[in-house]
This record gives sequence, structure tokens and C-alpha cells, in this order.
Amino acid sequence: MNLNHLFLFRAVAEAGGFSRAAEQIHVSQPAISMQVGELEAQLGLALFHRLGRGVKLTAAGKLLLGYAQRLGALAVDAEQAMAEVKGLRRGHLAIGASTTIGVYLLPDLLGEYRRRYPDIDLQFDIANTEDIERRLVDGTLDAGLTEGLPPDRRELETVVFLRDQLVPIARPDHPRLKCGRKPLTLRQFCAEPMIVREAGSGTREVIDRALAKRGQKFQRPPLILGSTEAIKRAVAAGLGVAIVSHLTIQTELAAGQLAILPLAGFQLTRPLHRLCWRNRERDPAAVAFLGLLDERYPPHVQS
Amino acid sequence: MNLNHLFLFRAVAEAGGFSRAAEQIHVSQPAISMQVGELEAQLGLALFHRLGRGVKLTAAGKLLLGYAQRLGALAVDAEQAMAEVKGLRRGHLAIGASTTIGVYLLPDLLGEYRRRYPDIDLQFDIANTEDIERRLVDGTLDAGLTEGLPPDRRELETVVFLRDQLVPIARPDHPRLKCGRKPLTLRQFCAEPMIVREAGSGTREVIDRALAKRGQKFQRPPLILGSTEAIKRAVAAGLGVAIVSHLTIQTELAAGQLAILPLAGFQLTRPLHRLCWRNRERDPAAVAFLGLLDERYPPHVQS
DNA sequence: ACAATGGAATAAGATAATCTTATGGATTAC
DNA sequence: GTAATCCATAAGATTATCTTATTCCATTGT
Repeated sequence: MNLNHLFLFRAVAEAGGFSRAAEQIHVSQPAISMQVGELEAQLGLALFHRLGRGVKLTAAGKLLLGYAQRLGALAVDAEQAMAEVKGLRRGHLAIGASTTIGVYLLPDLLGEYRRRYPDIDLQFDIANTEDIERRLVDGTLDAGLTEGLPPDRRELETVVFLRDQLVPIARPDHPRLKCGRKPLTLRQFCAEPMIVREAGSGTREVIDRALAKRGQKFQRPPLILGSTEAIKRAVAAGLGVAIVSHLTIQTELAAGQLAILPLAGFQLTRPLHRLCWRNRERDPAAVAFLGLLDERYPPHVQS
Repeated sequence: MNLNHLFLFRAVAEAGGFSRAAEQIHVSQPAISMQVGELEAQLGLALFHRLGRGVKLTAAGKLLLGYAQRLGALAVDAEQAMAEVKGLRRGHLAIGASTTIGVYLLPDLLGEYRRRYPDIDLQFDIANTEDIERRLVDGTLDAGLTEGLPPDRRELETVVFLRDQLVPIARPDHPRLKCGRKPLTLRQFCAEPMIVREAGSGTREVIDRALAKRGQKFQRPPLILGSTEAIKRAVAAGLGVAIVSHLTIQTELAAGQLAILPLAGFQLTRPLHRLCWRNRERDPAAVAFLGLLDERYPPHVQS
């Protein structure tokens, strides 16, 4: 007994005859005779009275018809659910991101995602690289976006999707920003009052390494603040200069609260990584997210 | 997508691997690979993550598994229901009978039926031959038992299942029943005070015809009563003699309330008919009933 | 009662679906 | 690195299912 047997049986029952059913579902009449006959043989029960003029359900047939209808409807539901998943009208997407990306980049991206696929259930967590990695492996995340060093897990694919520029910022009325002034040298910049994140922060490490590489260091003890927002506010308040991700200051630049300080020959970037399973099938919801990411930030495969 | 696809899919999901599933359900592993692969291709969705060591459901797979389980359970229910019908552990039997049969014969018969097949839902109506015939044709009865003349419907099969003896009865202390006395002649019997059913009753017609055929008639105006029970009581009370179906007086004979009056060379029987559809499939419940009837009263096919 | 008709069953051949054995390829575990 | 495990693929065999043509049967109409 399979769905096709039941489908044909149901067609006959609802059409009131083998020939009529055959017409309606575009199969030959003997095909139906055989299938229904086989079904009856398997069950050991007559399902139809053959009246000579059409057919009529037996008691067993009436009973089976109920099951056939329910089975048919359930099968249709199942296929529809699958079609919805495939067509991104149903599903779930869980993304993990580190702080900067999570705060300054993902909301926009997920807003666009929601606009395109409003029926996908979205989940979005900010966590550290280690947690994201773990949750990718155990399957609770579909993709992760991190600014930290790429993990060396072979099962995860790491793609640099964006090079984040770390830029020096100052209050817009900083003397060096008067028109006509030349860019600062790195040495001059290091002599400014500096505001930085605590040691151990990803951004701080990048900055320290870059300065060390160029043989420079802060010339005064820096002001240490625990969040990028705090640093931006402190710079805007005139407490000093800082180096922050370009991503984080779009609003303040537009509002004239902060300005980028030109620094001669200084270019500092860090890679932002997109993490997901390497050789694993991805749900359409995840594929669409990665596609959207690639669309906004054309990728460079790294490993 | 058919039940087999889903069954194999479910086996894989529940076994956690293609090979394990293949073992459990005794199919080759490639068969499963192909079926699941085809299912995935048809849906356009990956249902499993291939991990190298076993497999794991994707989100789409998890969703489909629920449907597959429900469909599987429903299919099992359907097959079980059909098996129950076939095994007479579920079903319905509607029998129609004319009065005498319905009162004096069917209760016993249906008692035995209920004992053998306690799960069959029984329905049993007393009606006239015409109604029974009509209800057989329109399908509300599975079989009919009548004492009337056989209908001439070609679509109904008429089988005489019993020859009912109509016997003369009297009070046990009737003078002619004293030991040693010879049987009455029919003429003498007709001279007795007679109790009969009203004209139009089946039994009355049989009696009238039999007497007419033998050139006899009641010599006194008979007492007319509307039911066999009333006639029996009247005879037992000594109001006269009567001719009634042998079936109806078993209890009274045993209790000594009535006696059969020996009548020389008089033998009056009428056929009892079993009616059902001629060329139509019968439900197991009906087949079992007809079987039981045949068992108790070996049949003589008439038409 | 008779042929006519409508509709299901059957037969035969063709086609498609599914299975099995054997083998390849990728991943994990020691 | 090597062996073991597991899924995918290939080829051939088997089975299920379909189609066309035809037969059989019950009803219907005359």
C-alpha cells in the first residue's frame, strides 16, 4: 500500500467510477483497475461494488476513504512545508557575531534579510569568537561573523568578507584639522593624548602590534575605556584621539561630532571573517544569508 | 514522494545513518542512498548532513521527519483498520426480517453471531417484505430474511434457507389428544373452533390456499386475532385450535401449554427466504452472517 | 427476450522505478 | 600513515507500473 494506490482509490471513490477517475487524473483506465485491484488483493477486501454502471464504496471502502483523504492531505502539507523551506517562506536563521560587527554591521544586514525573507525566523547573538566557533560546531549557529583571528578548525570554512579600516579620530576642531595643515606623522600622533580599549581587546591588540611594528609607542599614558562607544564619546568631548573601526563612526562623521585625522602613510586594516561549516549542506535560509553577505561585500577566499 | 521514500528517510533519521538503517530494515545500503537521494532531489533540499561518520538531520529534514512519522503512523492505522474489517473485529451488520423470523429465529442467530464476533456493530429491524426489499436495494440492509413470497428483483438473490412447518395446535387437554385416539381428518379439524390471523397476513394466506386446494373451509366463523402471540394464548386458554408456525411454539410445547394436534395426511410448509444482493461484493460481516445461517440451515438455492 | 451500451477486467508489450552487487571516494580513528 | 567506516556511484537485474487493444459483464432500451 502506497500513496499512489490510495490516491487512485480516492480518485475513483470521488469520481464514482474507474473511467471517470481515469479521465480526471489523466491516466488510462486499466492502470486504475490494476492499482485498485492490487490494493484490494493486498487488503483481502473489496473496496468497491461493481455495479455495471459505475461503482459504489463498500463499508471497508468507506472506512479506507477517510484514511486516504487524511493521508493525502498530510502528504500535501508535507510537500508544501518543504516547498516553503526551499522558497524561503519558512525557516530559521541563527547568526553569531562579535561585538563590533554585531553592533555596527549586522543590524543593517539582517534588516535587509528580513525585508527580503520576512517569514524566516531570525536569531542573532553577540558573543566572543570562541563561543561562536563552538556554537557553529554544535549546530546552534548557521554562520558566524568575527573580527578575531581565524580559528584553525578544519571543519569550518573561514572567508574574509571585509577589511575593516582602523582609523585615527579626533574632535572636528582639533588643531591639526584646520584646513591647509599637513597630515600628522605617526610619531606626532603618538604624542597626542590617546584613548584606547583595555589590553586583551581585539582592537587594542591590533593597534599595539601595528605601532610596535613601526617602532612607535604612546608617549603619554593612554586613557583606557571599556567600550568603543565610550571612546567615541570621550574623543568627541575633546579628551584625546583614538583609533577605532571605520564601521563604528559613520553616524558621528555624518553628524560632525567626530573627524578622521589624516596620518601620513598609515593604513591599518583587520580582516573580518565569515565562518560556517566547510563541507556541509546548508539550509536555504543560510545560503540566502551568505549570498546577501557576498552581495554587499564580495568575498576573498582565504582558507 | 511516496510512503516508501518517507519510510526509508525515517529509518535513516531514526537509525542515525544509511548503513545502520539498511541493516535494520533489511535492504541494501545503496537502495537507501538512492531513495533518500531522489527524495532530496525532488524536494530540492538536503535532508541530511553527511558527516563522514553517520548523518544528521538538516532543519528541513527535521521538519520532514515529523510529517514522515505522522504519515507512517496514519498508514499503519489504515492498514490495521482494514485488517480489523477483514478479521471481523470491526464492522457493521444490518439485518432485516419479517415478524415471525425476527421474533422467533433471529434473536438466537444474532446471539450466536455476537458471541463469535463481539466487535461487529449489529443492527436488526423487523419490517415487511417490501421494506426489506427496498432497504436491501438502497444498501441500508446487508441481508433480509422473509417468510413472504420471493420478490422478482433480478439484482437480489433469493435462497430458501428453511421450510417452516405450519402445524395445528390445541390445548394439551383437547379431547382428541387423549392417548389412543386416532389423528383428525382435515374435515374434522375444520369443524373445530378456529383462531386465525386477519386476512392479508402471510400465514393466513398460506392456510387459506392450502384449505382451498384440499376443498375445505372453516365450518364456523373463525376468531380473528392480530398477532401470533395472541392466537397462541387464545388456544392455550381453550378458545379453539389454530395453525401456526412451528417456530413460534417451542417454548409453549416444552412448558406443556400447547400441543400439536395430529392431522392425518396434512403437511403444510412455507419457505423462508434469505435475501441479499446477487452479484455484489459482500462485507466480511455479511459473509460471516450468511455463513452462520448456512451452517444452521443448510441452503437450497432456488433462483 | 433481444441486442445495444457503458464500464470494468484482462492480456501483452513497453517503460520506468527500484533493488542488488561491486566499487569508488571521503572521513574518522588509531 | 594506515585501516576502518560510511556514503555515493555504476551496471545489471528485477519488479512495478503504464498504455493500447480487446474481452467480459451488467444494465438499459426496444
